[in-house]
Amino acid sequence: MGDRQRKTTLFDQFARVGKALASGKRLELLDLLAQGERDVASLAAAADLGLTTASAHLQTLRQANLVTTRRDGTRVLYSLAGRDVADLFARLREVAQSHLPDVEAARVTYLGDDGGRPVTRDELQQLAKAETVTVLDVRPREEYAAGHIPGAVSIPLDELSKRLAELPGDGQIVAYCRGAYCVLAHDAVRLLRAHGRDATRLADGMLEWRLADLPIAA
Amino acid sequence: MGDRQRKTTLFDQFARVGKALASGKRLELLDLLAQGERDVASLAAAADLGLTTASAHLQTLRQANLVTTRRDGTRVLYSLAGRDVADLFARLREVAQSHLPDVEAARVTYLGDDGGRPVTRDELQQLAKAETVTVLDVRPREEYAAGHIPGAVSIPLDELSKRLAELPGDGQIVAYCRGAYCVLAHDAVRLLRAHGRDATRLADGMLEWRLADLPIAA
DNA sequence: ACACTATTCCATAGATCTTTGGAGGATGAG
DNA sequence: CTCATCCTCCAAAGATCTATGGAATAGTGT
Repeated sequence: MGDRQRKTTLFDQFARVGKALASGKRLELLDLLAQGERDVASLAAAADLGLTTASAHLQTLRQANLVTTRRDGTRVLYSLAGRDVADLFARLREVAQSHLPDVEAARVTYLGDDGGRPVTRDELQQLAKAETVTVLDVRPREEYAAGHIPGAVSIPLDELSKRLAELPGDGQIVAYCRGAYCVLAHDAVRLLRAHGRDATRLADGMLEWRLADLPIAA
Repeated sequence: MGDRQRKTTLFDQFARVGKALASGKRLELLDLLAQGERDVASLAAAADLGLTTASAHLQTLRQANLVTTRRDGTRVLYSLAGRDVADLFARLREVAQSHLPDVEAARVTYLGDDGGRPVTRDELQQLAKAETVTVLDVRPREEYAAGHIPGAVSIPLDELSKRLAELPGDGQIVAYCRGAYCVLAHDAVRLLRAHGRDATRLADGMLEWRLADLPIAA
């Protein structure tokens, strides 16, 4: 085997990770897994995939060792293989955002505008320290349980309109969800504002919070 | 267009970057471009690709906006679209290295062993400050010209055996090349040691040097 | 205008990836 | 032991990607 072939072999190995990141559906799965471990059926439903298709995508992620599995009775739980995987995923999105104009267009189309200036992680920590704010986690219950911002209240988006009474009537509310490209907090802020609440959202979400090594409650 | 379709659209946009990184040959091209701008013919030769094949790969990189082009007379010069692209590339290799056992195997097979403990960037800077070391850049001439470690001497690997006399006979020599997976410095150290020189190599190379924001001479 | 160089575009064949149903394997409940 | 559940494996069709030569284009020098 010549030098050239050995070099090709090495770079083809690197490309295994690239190939794993080369499908929008697999990136959706990674986005979900960044919130915590999940079983196949739930991932398939959340990513709008057939069960076998989701399983196949998860296999390619597993063959690239970006995710790991463990069995819990009859279910198989997938999770990210490490913090560096979440970091790579986040950076890929950042590169896409800053270099591809279409990403910004797709982002605005998908997330819409909530009419307010989002707060940064630093600002949120200041506000929380002064206890002048209600931090609201609008992700599904299990994702909140897997780790959330300390002091945050959990009201999944699909229960929010029925549970408005649980939120203080006049204080400021900051909603957050999975990450910078998650629609839940945007929807929550729109809903809260429509009910006259003083609501804004965190500029990003739990993914970036974890990567910044900020405190997490579980 | 429903919410689900908009989400798919957004993640498919992210996947454009992933797809660009999904081929070993394109990663080789990025590795070369991380050293500085180059024309198509030279890239094709260095990556062992046909001219039209190289051009096609470069087009896909350009459509993902990971590289940009400028014309210089009759030639078209490609370069990385930004520092964040080099960073993403480096992190992809790190994730591959730490999660895929095959990468380590392919690395050892390709690079081989030079018999010495490589020095870190920090150590090299200490040595250079004390002027007890010759820093040797063994990359091709043009890559040295595009930016190198301050104080480094340029002797491309394929000229090294004829130009040994230019190196001090007894002092320590630290060789470096493109990055952590570049074979040139390994080969240089083996050659120098075979001639009785006190040679080691930098643990990584110019790619990581740039990303660490260390000083660069041009 | 003409020849010349460097690169991109185009058509195509072969390889690889995605999606899908159905079969089969592992686990837990009755 | 049998059944139900959850998931993976397998096979096949359709879609997409890669590599390749030949034609077309953009720029240079005479």
